[in-house]
Amino acid sequence: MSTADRRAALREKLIMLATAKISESGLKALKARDLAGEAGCSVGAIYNVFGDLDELAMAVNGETFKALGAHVLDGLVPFNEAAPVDRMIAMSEAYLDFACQNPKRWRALFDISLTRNDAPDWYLGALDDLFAIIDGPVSELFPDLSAQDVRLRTRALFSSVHGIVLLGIENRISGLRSDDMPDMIRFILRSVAP
Amino acid sequence: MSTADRRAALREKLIMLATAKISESGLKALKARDLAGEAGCSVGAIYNVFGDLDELAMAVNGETFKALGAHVLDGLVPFNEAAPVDRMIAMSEAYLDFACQNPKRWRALFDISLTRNDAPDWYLGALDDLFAIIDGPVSELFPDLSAQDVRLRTRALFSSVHGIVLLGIENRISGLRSDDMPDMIRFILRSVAP
DNA sequence: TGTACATCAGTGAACGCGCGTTCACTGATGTAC
DNA sequence: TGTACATCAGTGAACGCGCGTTCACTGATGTAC
Repeated sequence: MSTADRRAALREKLIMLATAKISESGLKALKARDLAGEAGCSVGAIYNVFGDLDELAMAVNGETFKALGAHVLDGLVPFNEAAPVDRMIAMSEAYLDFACQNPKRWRALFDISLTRNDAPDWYLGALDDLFAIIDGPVSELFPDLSAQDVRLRTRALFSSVHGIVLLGIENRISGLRSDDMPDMIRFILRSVAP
Repeated sequence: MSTADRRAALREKLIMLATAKISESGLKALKARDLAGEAGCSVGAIYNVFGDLDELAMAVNGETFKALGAHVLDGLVPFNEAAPVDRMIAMSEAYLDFACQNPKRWRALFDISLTRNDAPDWYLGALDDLFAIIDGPVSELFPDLSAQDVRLRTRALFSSVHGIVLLGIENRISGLRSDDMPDMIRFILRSVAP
């Protein structure tokens, strides 16, 4: 195994372990010393592969975005021939499902870079990919709207579903059981269908 | 001025300064030493009034909740006789307006106690007060629904508006101008009106 | 194939900083007589 | 009103901990000849 291979292997290993740590305990629990201990390498080795811990956290989020996108697409497949609203519901429930299965990891997507200068490009790009999936059903629902109006509605709907999932998962609303969330999502999405 | 008065005055002063600091630089920027410097007291004096910094941050959030509730009610007043949807829009836009005017302070409401054991009671209570305002228009819109269903829809609508405001304010979505947000909110709320 | 040298992944103790919180002490305010 | 004492707000240096990051050094791997 060449040194370049070892380097790449360590990179993968670190991302994997960091993902596990974040999934288990959240973004703030990611510590250089712990990680080195778990990876069986020294602290310095981490900095040989990543410029700093944030870069590693970003890499984890990149993977999370990919996984999230795949999960949403998976949820959509059985409904490929269904009505636009039902496709949107399927995607939203897949989104909710991912967030419920990986609450800390999903949360890390939105916790990162709050202190950094705006959002990084790859982040916005990844979100755009998600939006691209939703754009389909929305423009089908509103065939007469301009592209810009479709954009707006796509983003409004995503934000709505995101808000429901966010406040629901974090228990920030009293008097809600977690199995109410699909109903809430359906209520919003069904209302939107003309 | 009695010692009790001085104590109460210091408490108010600290809350005021902490609010200013959080408004300016966010929750994480609240530091005991800075605060003491600004208040013209010692670090220890803070701990004479508050058990710890979190308690102070909670007090700030309490005030923020009050201010937010008042702002939403203010926005509602001119529409008291309007249709339910228009009242919901008025409230939502007041909510958006508050968040835009006080982004960091508003954000602190949702940043706090993520590490603590669930949400504190007064927090849920304050949120319930907000919901109580929205419950009115919603039950007027859906007179035939059970109280529980109204609860669900109220919370779904709040969460949706919250999600739109949250992602919008933090610039987390590409291709959106900030003055698109009212349109997005209107789109969702108008869709809901039967 | 063997030898000498260069490179660079890998090491981990140490640096440096930030920051919440404490605590022995001071002195102003309030109370008792 | 005046005096002696008690209380407790207020002090700020010091404690203690956590943690990201660095850097002089080591040794395994790769290269040149």
